[in-house]
Amino acid sequence: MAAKYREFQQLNLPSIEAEILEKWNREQAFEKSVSLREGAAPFVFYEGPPSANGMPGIHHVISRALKDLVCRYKTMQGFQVKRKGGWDTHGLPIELGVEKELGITKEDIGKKITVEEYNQKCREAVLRFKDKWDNLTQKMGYWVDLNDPYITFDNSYIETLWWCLQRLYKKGLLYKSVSIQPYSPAAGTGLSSHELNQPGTYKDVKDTSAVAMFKAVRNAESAFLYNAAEKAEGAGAEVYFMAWTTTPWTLPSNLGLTVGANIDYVLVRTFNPYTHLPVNVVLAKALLHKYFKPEHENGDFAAYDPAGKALPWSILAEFKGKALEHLRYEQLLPYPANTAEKSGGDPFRLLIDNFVTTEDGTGIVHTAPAFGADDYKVGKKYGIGILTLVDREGKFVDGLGEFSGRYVKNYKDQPDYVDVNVDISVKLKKENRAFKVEKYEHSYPHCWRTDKPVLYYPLDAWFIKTTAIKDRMVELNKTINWKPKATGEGRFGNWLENMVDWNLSRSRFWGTPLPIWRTEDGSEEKCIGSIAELNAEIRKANEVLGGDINHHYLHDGILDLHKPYVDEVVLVSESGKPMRREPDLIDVWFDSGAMPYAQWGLDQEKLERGEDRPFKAPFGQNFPADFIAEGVDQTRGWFYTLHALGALLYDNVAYKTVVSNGLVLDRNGNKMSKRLGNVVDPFSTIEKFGADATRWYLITNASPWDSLKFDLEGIKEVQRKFFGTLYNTYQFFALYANVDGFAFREAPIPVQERPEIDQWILSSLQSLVKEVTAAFDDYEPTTAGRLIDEFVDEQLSNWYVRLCRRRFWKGEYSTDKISAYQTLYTCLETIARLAAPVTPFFSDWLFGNLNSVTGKHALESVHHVLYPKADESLIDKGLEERMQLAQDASSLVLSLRKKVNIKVRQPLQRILIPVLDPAMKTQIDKVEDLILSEVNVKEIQYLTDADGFIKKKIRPNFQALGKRVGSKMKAVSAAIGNFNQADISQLEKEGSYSLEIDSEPLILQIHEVEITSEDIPGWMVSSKGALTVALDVTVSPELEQEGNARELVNRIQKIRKDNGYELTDRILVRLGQAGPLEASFRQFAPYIKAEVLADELEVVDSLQDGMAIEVNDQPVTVWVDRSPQSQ
RNA sequence: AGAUCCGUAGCUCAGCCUGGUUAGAGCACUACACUGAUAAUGUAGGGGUCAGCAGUUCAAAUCUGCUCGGGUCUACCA
Repeated sequence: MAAKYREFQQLNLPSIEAEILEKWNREQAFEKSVSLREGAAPFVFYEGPPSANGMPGIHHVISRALKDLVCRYKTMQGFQVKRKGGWDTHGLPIELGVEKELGITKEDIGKKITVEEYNQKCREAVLRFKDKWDNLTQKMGYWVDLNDPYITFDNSYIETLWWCLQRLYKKGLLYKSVSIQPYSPAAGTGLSSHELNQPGTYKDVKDTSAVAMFKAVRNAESAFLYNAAEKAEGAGAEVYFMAWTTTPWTLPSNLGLTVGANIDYVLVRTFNPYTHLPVNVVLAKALLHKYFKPEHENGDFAAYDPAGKALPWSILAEFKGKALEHLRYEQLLPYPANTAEKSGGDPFRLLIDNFVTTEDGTGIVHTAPAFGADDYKVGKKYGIGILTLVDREGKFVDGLGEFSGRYVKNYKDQPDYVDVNVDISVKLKKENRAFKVEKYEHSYPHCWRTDKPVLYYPLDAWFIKTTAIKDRMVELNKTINWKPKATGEGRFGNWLENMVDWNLSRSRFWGTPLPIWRTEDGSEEKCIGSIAELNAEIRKANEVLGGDINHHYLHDGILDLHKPYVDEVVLVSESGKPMRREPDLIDVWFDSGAMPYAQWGLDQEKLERGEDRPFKAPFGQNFPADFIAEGVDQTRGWFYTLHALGALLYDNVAYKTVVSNGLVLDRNGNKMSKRLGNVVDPFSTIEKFGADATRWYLITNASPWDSLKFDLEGIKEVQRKFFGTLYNTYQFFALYANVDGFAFREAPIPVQERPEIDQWILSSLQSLVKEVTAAFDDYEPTTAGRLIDEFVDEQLSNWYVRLCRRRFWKGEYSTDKISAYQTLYTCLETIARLAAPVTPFFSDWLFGNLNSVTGKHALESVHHVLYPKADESLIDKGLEERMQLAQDASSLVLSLRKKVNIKVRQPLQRILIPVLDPAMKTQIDKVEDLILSEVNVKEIQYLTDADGFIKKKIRPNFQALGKRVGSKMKAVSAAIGNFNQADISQLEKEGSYSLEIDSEPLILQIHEVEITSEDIPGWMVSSKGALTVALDVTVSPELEQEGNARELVNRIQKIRKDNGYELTDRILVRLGQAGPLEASFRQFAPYIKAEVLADELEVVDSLQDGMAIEVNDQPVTVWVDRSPQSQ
């Protein structure tokens, strides 16, 4: 007996998935999908490594679904797609997790716990949830190689990172410099931005703020200020720049004043409120109100009363910030420690930068390069040098007179602490150098461990000189295909434009150590690029410095490149001095950015030959990536570091296409967080609804890059609508194909010999294949999914299957029936393949169910076969168009029936369709039978112009006409609106029509208007677009009788079903007490018998044991039993 | 604070790039129909100042600017 298509009680996605998963594992389906394509063109994919020290969330499902579907699609397109998995294992979250677990802080490391033990803990914690991740990977159907992942803490991985760093070092792109970082003097350590973002670090505090006055140096550049000041009679001679600060302790370190180029500034004549001396001050015009009262403008300067509140002022000049650039001023608080020479630059000048605002202060920013990132940046730009007059404990250095040795904030909890900021302010007041001193409340960051205020402090750090190749990176970025485009041009593009050098240094314990050894004075250094090199250097050091040094490493090979071991290694410089390792670790983002190289590790032979790319195979075929995908939050993370390293190391892009997916929010649009308790557990979601439904929902609901409001209701809908429909269609097919034993053994019937409707669905299917392929090729899976969704629902299930149902269950196993089976089979199998990238389980299941019976494909998994290719020869747009007409016409008729309340079972005589052009009639003609049977009407009559029934409507074709007439459009439109029926026919007959618009002639062409039929006088019509349909709603006695017969058939079918008869059972029917219905039943007896499979239909006068039913509100008694032949 | 994305029906989204006059789907809701796919399906209906304002244009959901609201990233700064 032939194999049967599997039939099911109901759709159960999770159980299908379990079954398919088991099959994949058994058959090594993933491995096979790669090995089958051996020798084929590679499609290179990079897996962004997740960190397995936290639980995976639903947002991981979307990015992985995205990655998976692209890889599966490309595999089906014939490419070989290797997918090496990876784990990100270093970094602060892991350290923090370990500290929390052990109940320790950073200070305890090296005291309560050794670095060795600490790092061992980190190593253990790193893959804590690896099982969960692997489990999710499996369950969601993400095909990635988990057997041989790259792990960033592996020696071979770190070794490759070292090699990369050394390459940068050799190119002169690695340098040590200071950078301004958050620093906690109380804790004696720098803080990362992550630490600064701990809750509660920003606190509202009241600080002493001061507006200091910097005296302008009089010279040629500043002449315009002094001249303006002197013009005003009786004004003081001196000009001051006003600058505000909330940290007066930074004033001794001041080296510049920064203004905004386009900000309006004014020179104001007034008095110093403390010394009452006449002064001229410069500040932003927009901030005048903060210091001066409008009513005192142009007040009486001569009558100024120092004791009174009234401070007269007047504007002497107004100018843009640009005019102030390069002006010089006298140092505010000169001391031996802060002379211009000690600054190392050319300080005390006015600078321009765009960070200046007029929100607060004076619009002139006091700039102390050591204590602010902006200050440092602008200071560097202008070369004003740098002064760090506060030491690491937070106190002033020597050489600052009365302030030396004082803490700038109360870091030591001194009970008698006197605020040095107040003292500085008082000094300024006395020296006529302060305009306003007051307490100011603002939000300021505090160290999350000591609760003391942070200060921004220059710390040594190693940098990669990314700015050196900024232009090249921008250029390379333009060749990358970004999805969405805006992220690449906007967010990423801007980021590149504003790039700063990459600060690599991290003062941590668990991470990749910087492979640089230096002599104590920093005059000699070495950057190590491999383990072999390190060993050689160790041996050398042992020889030069003596055998005791590095005694742990006398053997070959270092067991662990992490701290503390590498820190114990002492190397020797060229001149024979000992060198120690720079204590920093590197930014974990370097780890992941270097994964294209480090995932393979170094090839020792290539290394020895000094090759440019000494990485193990298959690096050669795996760089750059064709495709990567991660969340948008990686734009400045992984996307950036990959790009930077690709450009820095090999002047190449690291990836050709990048898809950045948006966030997953909860159903109300809030970010998911543990705190809010609105996180969606991916495991239970998949378990309950299935991975495919989840994937389909995630992909089709919104473009991957839009943020997605995750709602379980949406998954349910997808389950019901898409999967339910597709499953039903399959189930329908299987049911009848099994009855008829269809196994696609017959030769395919040439498509042009199949019925019109088969040709149509196949044409639509090929169009679908074309569009879906285009969408996937363009990395638009949402479009692809929606197209498939629509086809399955609207075309296949709702039209093709519905209209063709009878073909499957009626009659013999004829050519027509075989055609129907072949057509539906092709549709189902093609859909399985089209959707396979998104719905890997269901597609494989569907494909398997079909293929196991027909054996049409030698390969048993849908993921091993090729993606469908559109057969253009089967696409018939005319056919698709007329089927659309049929659907529209049917819909219109049903809508008319609805309006007059005549049910579809009641046959009607005719519909009228006005046709304005012969082509339309030809089109409808071909689908006439479909329309008639669908709406249960006997005939279609076409009304043409000649009949004179049609009333036409004319409308301008704005698109065509607008281009030509432009601004006359309104007048033309009005003129057309006034057309009568005669005008319209004239235009139709002659193809053009002369108008007069604004007393100018205008020839209207026929293609510049749209003519539709509006009405058929005396009929009820309905229309959609150019199609208008009228329905004859007269129910003649004949039609009524037929309607009764149909109604009876419906009742008997119900009885059959209620009685539980088999589809093929034949029955006997008796009808009694039929009254007025009797005539109907007698007349249509043959029809009724055929429909309900009755061997006998008797209409009797009286029936005793029948069932009382109603047919069109008329009572009748009916008796049904199985025919003896069926029993 | 800056950059960027988003704002269309009660909800989820198309349409916007390339302007064209009645703004579409699905879900939900209401009514009806179908009943040999049946815990399925269909049809119809109500439901919109296309966030707001201004501009460009004969014509704006669509292009431009601004404002408001939401998300994200980067900052946190005198």
